[in-house]
Amino acid sequence: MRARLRAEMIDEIKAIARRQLATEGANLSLRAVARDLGIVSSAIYRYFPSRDDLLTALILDAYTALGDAVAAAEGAVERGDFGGRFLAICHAVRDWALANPHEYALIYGSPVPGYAAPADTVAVATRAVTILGGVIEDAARIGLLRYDDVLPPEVAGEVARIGEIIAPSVPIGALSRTLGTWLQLFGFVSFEIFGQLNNAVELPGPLFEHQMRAQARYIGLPLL
Amino acid sequence: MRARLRAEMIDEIKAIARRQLATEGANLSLRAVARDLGIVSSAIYRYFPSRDDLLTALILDAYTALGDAVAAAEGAVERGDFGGRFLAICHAVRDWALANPHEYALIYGSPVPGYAAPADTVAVATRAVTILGGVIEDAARIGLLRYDDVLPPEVAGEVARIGEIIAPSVPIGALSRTLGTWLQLFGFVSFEIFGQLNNAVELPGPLFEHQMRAQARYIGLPLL
DNA sequence: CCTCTGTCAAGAGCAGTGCTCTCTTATGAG
DNA sequence: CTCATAAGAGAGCACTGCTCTTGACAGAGG
Repeated sequence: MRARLRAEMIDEIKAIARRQLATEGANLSLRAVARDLGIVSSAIYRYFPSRDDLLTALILDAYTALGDAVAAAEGAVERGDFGGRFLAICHAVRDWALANPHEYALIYGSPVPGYAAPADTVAVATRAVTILGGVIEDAARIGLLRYDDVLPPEVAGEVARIGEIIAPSVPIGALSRTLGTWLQLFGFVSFEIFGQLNNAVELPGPLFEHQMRAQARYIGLPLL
Repeated sequence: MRARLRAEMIDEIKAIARRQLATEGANLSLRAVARDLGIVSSAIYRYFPSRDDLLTALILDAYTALGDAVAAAEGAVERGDFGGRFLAICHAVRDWALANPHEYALIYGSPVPGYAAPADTVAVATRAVTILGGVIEDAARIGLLRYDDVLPPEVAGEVARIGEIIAPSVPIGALSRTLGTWLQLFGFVSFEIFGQLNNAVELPGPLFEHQMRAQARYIGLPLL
């Protein structure tokens, strides 16, 4: 009963906070949120015990939104089209980031100063990369992604441990290449969102497309 | 005379602000800086007309410090060792970032909300990548880096324009690979600094070394 | 039907912030 | 030695996160 009203109130606060995020960034103001909501500032603390808790909620929402976007994009591609599934993931990440730059900054930018991410975030944070893991896992199972890159033992162990979680049957050579690709993907998106590409790149879109296609080839995912 | 005292004061303010940066991040407090300096808060405005100007100064300092670190590391490697020069650059970036995580966050993390980087920053910001450009330029001049990667026309133009600035004689195929490497480098460092690798990677150092060596091979820079 | 309890909003208040303004001091150039 | 100028001090404005107390209201138990 009243729990439903409470949930609606929480959603409303988060929606306004998200809007605030666009103009104020991570240091949004509880009082301004309260003002927009027609509520006195202290009332917000009935729903979020502190500003950090509001931020945590926004961060969790952002991770799940990104995960949903990636999952939807990848799920819409025919299972056998591994390159297509890979590209769908890449574009989903970039498109979501471009559409929600401040939420992207919240989760992939500088950590909020006093803020420490609670442990609940790690599960939801790894969803996107797990989906990529599924793609290379499927590709490896039908015999693709056979690389004999030689890794130093300590690196091999490190990569193997990651592989056990997201793609157990992928050889570590291909896994290491996939990791590099993941890093390049987020390097590109972060540079683009954070303005590091200004005055240097005019059309990031086609450049991104090309870089990711090159990475698909490098990993060994066939492009139709 | 008077100007020297003023310069010393500015340096002192920046030094204390940098220290503050470590604990408070980008939303450091002018009043706290003033307190640490034994000065009343309004006196700071004699030296920096606003908090953003202080941040700009810190950002410029950070870019030049990173540029210096990269230049020193790259300059210490024998000219003919292209792979070594490349790896020196990569490690210089990562080492500097690990040693100065908050300054790294200032320049490569989320942009400060109300803050807009003045045009002076772009020149100093491109120093590091320009040094990498010099390495592949030298390598290309002796006949390395011959790739026939085919790029879509609009991407080719984009990459060529970047190449004209940092490495005019490098074919765009290799240039595009270098760009991807640069993105991966900063993707790695950002993930490591911003905690995205926590609970996933135990020894980032060796993993970084391996990834960058793989990229050197991918670009075509010979490793001794 | 009444009372009692738990939830919510409101308001005041504390300590802190960036920034502006005015006043006072002292220092170095002429 | 004079005096314009630079620099610090202090008060004040509007804002922030957060706490505490007070008052209103709804629903459950007797």
